[in-house]
Amino acid sequence: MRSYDEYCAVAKSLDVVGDRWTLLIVRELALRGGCRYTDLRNGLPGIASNLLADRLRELEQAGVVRREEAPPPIATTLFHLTPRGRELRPLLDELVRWGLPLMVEQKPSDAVRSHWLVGALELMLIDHRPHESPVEIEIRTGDQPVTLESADGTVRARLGPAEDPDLTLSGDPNPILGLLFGKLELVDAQAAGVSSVGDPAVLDRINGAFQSPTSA
Amino acid sequence: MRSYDEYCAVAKSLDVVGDRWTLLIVRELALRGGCRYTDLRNGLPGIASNLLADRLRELEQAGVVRREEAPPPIATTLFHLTPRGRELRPLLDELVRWGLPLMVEQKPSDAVRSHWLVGALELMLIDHRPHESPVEIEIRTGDQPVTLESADGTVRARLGPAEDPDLTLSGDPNPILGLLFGKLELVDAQAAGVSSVGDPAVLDRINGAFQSPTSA
DNA sequence: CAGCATCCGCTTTGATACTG
DNA sequence: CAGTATCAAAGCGGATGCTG
Repeated sequence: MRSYDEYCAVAKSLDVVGDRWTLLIVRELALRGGCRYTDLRNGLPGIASNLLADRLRELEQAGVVRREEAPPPIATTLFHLTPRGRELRPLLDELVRWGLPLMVEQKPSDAVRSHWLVGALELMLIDHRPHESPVEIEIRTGDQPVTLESADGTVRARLGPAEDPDLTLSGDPNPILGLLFGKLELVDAQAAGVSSVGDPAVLDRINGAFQSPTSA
Repeated sequence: MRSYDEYCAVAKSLDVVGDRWTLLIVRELALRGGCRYTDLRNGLPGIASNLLADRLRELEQAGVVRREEAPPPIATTLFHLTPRGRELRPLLDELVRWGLPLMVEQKPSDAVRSHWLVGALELMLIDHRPHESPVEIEIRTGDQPVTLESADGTVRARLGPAEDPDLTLSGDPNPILGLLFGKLELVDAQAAGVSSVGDPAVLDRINGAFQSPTSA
């Protein structure tokens, strides 16, 4: 990216991560850990191959990404965030927080990947009754299941199936988020194609606050 | 900006504020409040006039910026952040936090505006001896003076001259920041062209932590 | 197949000039 | 003051090809 040439911390940050796709690459590495080139391409639908290669080089030079040549048996390269790159996590979290209200609408053209939801879910959900025994919810949407586990006051989200889920939700991500964030009642979510197996009462346990975008 | 077409909160945010110049426009409005078109141009050196007009239109449509046609006597338009726009403040703060280590170097081509420093200073400085009487430091760099005031544990930064400064620092912003963040001793700052009037001991009072970028 | 590099048409940006 | 108009240059998107 062409520098803004401003002696300003905001501009200096954007000189490094302000390019198109750059922060989404960081998101991929932050959410999934070490990734192969191909994994990144899969997590960034629509990116041009040469752009991904360019960005990775730029991020490497900026000290945000490290390239790890795996030893002979595994003939592949892994891309990681450096410590400096991991310091971008709070920035990503703020982008999630600000962008969440925009997810009330899901365009038909929007790609879906399960791991994109993990950060948002963990950031927004709260365990409202930490003294009761933990609950486990499995969400089946996108390309792989996501599991929510209440754990002393917070809610953990991780990729992968639940061991013994109290509730399983399947369907489009949009109504499932509406349900989790308390925007939708179960019947409305079901009308939107969500199917549930288990005890829907656990939803009250971890409902997250969800504000609509306030303009004007 | 062309949409990323991802059902992801990070991508949704970047769809709105990820364009080149966009977050810097928000920075201007966040730091300075209502701005005229000309004020914005001055605070965004290098932006093309048509781009500024485009971005303002887009931000207005996204509910981030409000345009206020001033009544007849003041024949001008003022641009403001909406409440939704002000919610971007934490994001700007994170950009400041991450970008601050990059300010150890100041390129000769870097433009300087005093108000850009206000956010960084307020975010990083701490009043280490809140029980003593407040101190006031005037910084003369860029286009106008900035005043720091210790106030019960925090440090306030604002544009404008101090009333009765305990210390006045003049010179290039880079060594002045080095001094304030404890990276430089007074003699080194002086060697870099900084001149001080008053009691340098007050610097210990408000020194901020400043970590270098950690790569690898 | 993984990890790019090259080419090409299109869109966005930058610089400057001009206008109500 | 608050923009529009114009045009060249840079950046991006999509396809394809190359190399281990």
